[in-house]
Amino acid sequence: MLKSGHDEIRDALLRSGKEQFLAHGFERASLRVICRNANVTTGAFYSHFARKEDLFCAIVEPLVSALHNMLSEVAAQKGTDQIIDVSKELASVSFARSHRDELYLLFECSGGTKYESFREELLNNYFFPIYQILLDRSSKKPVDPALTRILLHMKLVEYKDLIFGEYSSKELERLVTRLSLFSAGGLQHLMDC
Amino acid sequence: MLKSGHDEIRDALLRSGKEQFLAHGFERASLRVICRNANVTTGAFYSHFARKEDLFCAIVEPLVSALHNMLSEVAAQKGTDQIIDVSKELASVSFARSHRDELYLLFECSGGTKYESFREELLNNYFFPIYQILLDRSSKKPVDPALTRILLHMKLVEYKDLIFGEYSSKELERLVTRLSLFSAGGLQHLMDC
Amino acid sequence: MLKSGHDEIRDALLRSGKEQFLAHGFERASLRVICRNANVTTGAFYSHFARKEDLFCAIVEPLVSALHNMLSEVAAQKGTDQIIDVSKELASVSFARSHRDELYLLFECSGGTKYESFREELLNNYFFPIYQILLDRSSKKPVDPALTRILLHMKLVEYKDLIFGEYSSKELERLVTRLSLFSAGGLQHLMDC
Amino acid sequence: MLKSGHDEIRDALLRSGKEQFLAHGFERASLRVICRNANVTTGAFYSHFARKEDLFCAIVEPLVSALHNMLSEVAAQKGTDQIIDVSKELASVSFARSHRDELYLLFECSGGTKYESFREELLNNYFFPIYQILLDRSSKKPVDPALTRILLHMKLVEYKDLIFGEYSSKELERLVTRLSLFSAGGLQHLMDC
DNA sequence: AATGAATGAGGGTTCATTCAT
DNA sequence: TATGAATGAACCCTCATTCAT
Repeated sequence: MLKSGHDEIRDALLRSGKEQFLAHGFERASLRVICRNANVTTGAFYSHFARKEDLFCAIVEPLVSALHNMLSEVAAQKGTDQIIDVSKELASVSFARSHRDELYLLFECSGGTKYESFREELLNNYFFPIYQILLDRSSKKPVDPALTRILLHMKLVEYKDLIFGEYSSKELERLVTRLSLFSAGGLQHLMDC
Repeated sequence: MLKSGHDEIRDALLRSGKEQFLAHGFERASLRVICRNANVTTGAFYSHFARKEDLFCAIVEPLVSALHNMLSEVAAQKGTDQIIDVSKELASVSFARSHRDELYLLFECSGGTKYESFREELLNNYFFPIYQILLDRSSKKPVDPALTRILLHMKLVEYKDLIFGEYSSKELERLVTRLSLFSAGGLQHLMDC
Repeated sequence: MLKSGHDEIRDALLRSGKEQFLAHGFERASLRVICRNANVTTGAFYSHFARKEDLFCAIVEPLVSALHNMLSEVAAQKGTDQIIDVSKELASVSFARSHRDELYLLFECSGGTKYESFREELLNNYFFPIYQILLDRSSKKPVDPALTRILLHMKLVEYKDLIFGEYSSKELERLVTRLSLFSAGGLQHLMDC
Repeated sequence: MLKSGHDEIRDALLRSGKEQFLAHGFERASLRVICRNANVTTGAFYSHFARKEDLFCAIVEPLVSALHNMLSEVAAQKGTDQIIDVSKELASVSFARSHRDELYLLFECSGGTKYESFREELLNNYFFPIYQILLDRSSKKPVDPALTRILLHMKLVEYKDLIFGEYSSKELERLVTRLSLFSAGGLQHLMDC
């Protein structure tokens, strides 16, 4: 089945918008440039999206949903995970790397949209509670939430580098392995003292 | 001796500018708003600063100089440092905490100014080379620079949290201590494998 | 077929722009005044012209093209012309008089635009080489280029007066005739000595 | 006798103003730049000149007076001059060349000052009446004033080139001689027909 | 007489969004 | 639904001149 002209325009806008938002961030990106690059008039834009922000959201929402689904699932089965699991980490990183653009939009280009605090929301709603439980389970006494939060931020920066760095899959595997050693050793030592 | 009106206005602009740059970033901050909040006409602004950017620089430059001085010193005496030294870390964090606003401006609000790559410059010129040397010295074989970079990013996020988090000095000390255990244990384990 | 509102506005801007540029020159003319006189908002201006300069160019470019075409033709057939030819001069002057405003804009009001050296370019690219050849052909020995240039400047001022003076066509014809006598006699005498 | 500081400032302003007015014209020249280059505060400027324009006038007025004196004298003794007199022309040009800057200011940089029509005033008050008389005397019938005016404009452009061109005194003499031949021959021919 | 900061209107340009066609 | 010109406030910056000190 052929695409209608309507969908073609929408797709062109999604493509052009992604490019401009990645290059300049949401606020600095010019709607006119987005439209021009998509060969779409500004008026036509507003037949598809009510506001500039809605274009951003449309680009990013499939991933947002996927993330919410995955993370609620993880949060639901909170018991089973190991704190460090190389193969799971690799899988997560690989999944994330297949959505680098959208992740980058969400985390680095979303100022001025409703996703400008997306990182913090994910953190508070999913990562932090999960991580706190994992740490508490590994430790004799409850872990200071402030400490948990910092360790989590460090973990997430590790992910960020792994996701956005230009690595071959072999390099990636080696880095994940090495960094797992670091994290495992660090947590072990921390818990022992 | 009383401040002259001239300096009062300059100070008011520095204060108002810091507030607006912190709240909206350099580019989004409106010069008109900065001036209005400082009870200064837009024309008068230009008696004190030649460009919007110069106001930003004036706010931030004392810290920039201090940082360059401190870091070149550290880089010069590269031999003596331990990789993890709780009291030194505490001193660094405390110093940084006494300049939180300016650091935040430099790292998070400087887009559009000559400092927009300040973080990367510090990293490439000071932190990375120093950290690479420290790691290599602790390890039997040379450490992969990509790995170094990720570990360094993690270290810097740790600092970021310690600097911008709302902690009492007692909490801070405890966090630095605990995080040192984590880092030390992690690096130890990493080097051993 | 009626003009669309779009073209009406464009025409109003061309008219208002010509008026202001003629009255104050390109740089001193205020875009806001041009727009106000054309009953156009400043924003609307930029639907028609990307920059203030583009309005100037749009006013002037038809004539620029015509001039280049005419002059390259003349330059190509350099052999055939007489140095003084009353009917040809009259034709040139009449053509120029039908574009007085645009010529005035180009020569007297173009500072700050890409045409600010238009006069010199015409002179160097067309008038001077043509005139030098004509003079050399009439003379026993080569004519000093410095002398050529001054004679040319005088010729052009003659044209300027004929173009911008308020003359009836009858007066014009008489003036062209008389001035041809002057030039012919002058050159003759100059060459003879 | 030493210059007072007062006069030093005035001289510095005259020098700096001349430079800026020559470079950018009266209107585009910035008073701030003039003051800065003269090491004078803007306030001090207004102790010496009531308005920007007064600085321009002060630079130019000595020459204006001299010109008025010379030209009224010439106008008074209207009878004696030959229409073409090489040695007198050379003297005039040499005099003018020794005041090139001020002449250039008056004729090319005075837009926005009371001298912006100085050229036309000189022309109407002195040159035109004198030249008309000279031409009428050489001719059998009265010369069309429109023709006079054009011939005069041509004469003045000749002067302009001779004054502002970069010529050695030898070249200058030769050019004046040649151009006199041109003018004399031209007028002769014109009158004869 | 000298200072130089302050004035405040004006400069050209950009923007997301609206709306008559 | 699609057009794309129109809106009009906002952007940073410059200017000749004034005036309290």
